[in-house]
Amino acid sequence: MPELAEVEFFRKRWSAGHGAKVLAVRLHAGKKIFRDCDPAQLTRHLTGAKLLSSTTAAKQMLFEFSGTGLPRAESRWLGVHLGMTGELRVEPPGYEAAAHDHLILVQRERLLVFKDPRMFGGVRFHHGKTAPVWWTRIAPAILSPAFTVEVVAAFLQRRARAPIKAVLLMQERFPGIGNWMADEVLWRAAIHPQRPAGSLSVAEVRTLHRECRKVCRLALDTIAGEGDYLPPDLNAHIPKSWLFWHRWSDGGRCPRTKQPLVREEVGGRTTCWSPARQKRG
DNA sequence: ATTGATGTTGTCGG
DNA sequence: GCCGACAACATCAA
Repeated sequence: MPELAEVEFFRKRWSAGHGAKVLAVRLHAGKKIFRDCDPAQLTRHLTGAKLLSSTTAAKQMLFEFSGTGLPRAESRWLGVHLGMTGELRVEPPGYEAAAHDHLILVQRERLLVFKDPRMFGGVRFHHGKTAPVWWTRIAPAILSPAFTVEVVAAFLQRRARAPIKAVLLMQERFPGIGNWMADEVLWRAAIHPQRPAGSLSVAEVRTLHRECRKVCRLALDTIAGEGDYLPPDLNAHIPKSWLFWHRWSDGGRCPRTKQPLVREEVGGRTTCWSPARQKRG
């Protein structure tokens, strides 16, 4: 489920616990979720710590906790990646862990729950003054000034022979873009997903760059909500005019041309496009 | 029973 | 060493 805006949606749920202490940590040690960290260390350092703040970058979240007192300048950092099926929830006190609730941070007024059935996601832990390298080395956001047409053009040249759809999924340059967002971008830009990345014209690269930014902005506003507002569900406010609602199964129609959509594997992922709008060429 | 799913990573061949 | 293709990972729902 989780791409850029969905990740932000889930982060916002846990932000209900900002300013509150973690009384206890409950986890399923040994689960694959913990492959990149030591569950015992995570438990030791987060118990008694206060959740200070959180941010997202690409498809990842970072939660910062203060210590219980000792080295004042040191923070504890919890990184979360939701993989394919991960989600964060808030449950009331007394909640008992259900299947696949692999990590729970217990606070006095709520429980912060991380659930992930397929366990392609994971958590990481770091202890120190500043955010860990596995966080700081994430590529600059698509909505940041660093994401320029020039940078995109250069990247497409380096990946010239790969289908543009596959290139859009590369987190090193398009952080946060996932399968449905890539399709949404190409559909809006009217570019065929199988086009080699190096074959796009200068004008097409400019359009692609613009639509990347637009889709990120629109997705964040409608899925994660503006400001403090958090929509009741992930999809609650996604307009029917997006490809999103029409791409998941065969037989869909392009919301713009009303012509049939095609679904086929491109770059190893199911890809949906509108042949009437996205031509090869 | 079979198939596919909103993601990443390691491996292999060119 | 870089690039691109693909299998593997673990579970559930249609």
